[in-house]
Amino acid sequence: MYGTPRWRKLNPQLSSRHSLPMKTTPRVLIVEDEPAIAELLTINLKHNGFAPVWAGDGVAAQRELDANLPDVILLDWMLPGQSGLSLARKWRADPRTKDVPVILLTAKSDESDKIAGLDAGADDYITKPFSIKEMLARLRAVLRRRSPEISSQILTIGELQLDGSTHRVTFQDSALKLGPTEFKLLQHLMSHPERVHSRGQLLDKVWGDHVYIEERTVDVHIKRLREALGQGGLHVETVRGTGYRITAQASTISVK
Amino acid sequence: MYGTPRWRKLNPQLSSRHSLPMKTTPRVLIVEDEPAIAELLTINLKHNGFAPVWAGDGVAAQRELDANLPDVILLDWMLPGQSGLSLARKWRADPRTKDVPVILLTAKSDESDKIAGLDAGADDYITKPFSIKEMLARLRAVLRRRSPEISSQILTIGELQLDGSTHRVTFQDSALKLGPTEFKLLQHLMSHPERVHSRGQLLDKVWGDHVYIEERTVDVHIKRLREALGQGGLHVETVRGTGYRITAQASTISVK
DNA sequence: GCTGATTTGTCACACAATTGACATAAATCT
DNA sequence: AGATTTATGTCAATTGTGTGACAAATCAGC
Repeated sequence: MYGTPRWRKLNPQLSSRHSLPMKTTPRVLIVEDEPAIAELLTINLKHNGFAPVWAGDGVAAQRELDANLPDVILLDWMLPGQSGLSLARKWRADPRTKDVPVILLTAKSDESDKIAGLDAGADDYITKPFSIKEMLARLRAVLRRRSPEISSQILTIGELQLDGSTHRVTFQDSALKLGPTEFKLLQHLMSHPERVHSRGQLLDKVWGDHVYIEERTVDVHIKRLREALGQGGLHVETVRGTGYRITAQASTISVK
Repeated sequence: MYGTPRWRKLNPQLSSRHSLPMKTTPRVLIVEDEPAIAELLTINLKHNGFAPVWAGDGVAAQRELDANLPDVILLDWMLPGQSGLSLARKWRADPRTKDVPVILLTAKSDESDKIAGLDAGADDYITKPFSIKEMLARLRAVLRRRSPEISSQILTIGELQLDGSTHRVTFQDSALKLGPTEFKLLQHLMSHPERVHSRGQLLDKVWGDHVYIEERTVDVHIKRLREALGQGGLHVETVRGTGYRITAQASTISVK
């Protein structure tokens, strides 16, 4: 008895086929004195799910860096005042900024310059003129490299065992098959055993901070998780009015 | 609907990536008390694809060795405190360091010293003053001599077997033919069995750090790998939403 | 160098798995 | 019982992967 469209498009920015588990839109600091190039970059970055900030020179860039750290820096080699190279070296030396990846933009394509650039601590190197596509690809490659290794933690609750590195779940030594969401859900529950998680908390931690999803959906996935766990599903308890919890002492309620 | 050119020129700077099968940039421990010489070495090594670490004396060198083993040691004959010769002898005696090649740096060119040096376990011998070119050549020679040993490990997963030294892959004792990329891919997967590798990680490890390539390309090579492995391809599993893994227990799904 | 064979990275499409919403049933509390 | 809260089955949209084709790039012989 309903003809209304039931489907809503999720945040289109995150629907790109590049499957990075991007929690936030990555901030990109553009250090570039040419306004034309800076604008070109800004527009294209915005349009592709990044949050660009522009600094026209080394001083402005430093001010921005002091204020808050970006996820990656696009740095022009030739700048008025301080050269990009020396800026890169400086940032690489500062413990606060040393982990921020730097991509150098330059007109030169000499091998020696490339070496000097990478030597100064740049993570990658783009020669002008460059295609937007290439720029985006390199940006994503650099970010991808920073992303944390797949967790190797092995979690155990009773006879339930979850291995993050192999992405496997076993109950009483037999392997179980569960979907991506159920896996993450279980992983989260198991890393905080006995603790009750509200649906809202689970949505934030398992689905991600800025997603809008019905809280009832959590119920559905809890059901799917219990289903997939078989007998082990008894470890997943409902706390009425509050949320869910995983517990070492499996509930004694029998399975039908 | 597509009139756009689908082919993009690869970065010519990276076109040399097929020439050397260098897994990582070799780490070089420089043990040298003269800062000038140490810096000279450091800079030239860096610019030639090595990762130099400097230790000013025997104590620092030992500390570095304890922390992590380099691929080769450049050792000065004359050092404050302990002589280079005795250090070389000590390391050659220690089972942990005995396989790390040592190149002695010395001002003397006497035959007797050379004999003493090689006797102490040094793998090669450079007399100062030396040309950078010679130093690099000897370094590479020493590494090359060692490299077959390193890659000669035979990896086995179920009935799949990969021999790095002969560059051969067999399944159920019959030889298989696979291309260079598929070989490296398989080698990497097999050296971390059961572990899930994201496409990004595979790109970094198999293709190299500074290449930018579509993540979907990994899928294609996985397909080609499976194809080449025939029945053995069942060991290569997809972990939806995460990546790929090689597993001892071949999936029981039958082949069409 | 030139040439033909091989390898490689992309793309477009097909297909299967997953997902989130919703309706309804069941359970639990007061 | 009545009111809330949770469980479950179903469905369409969406996403992730597999695959064949293709052109560029590389390699191997000459």
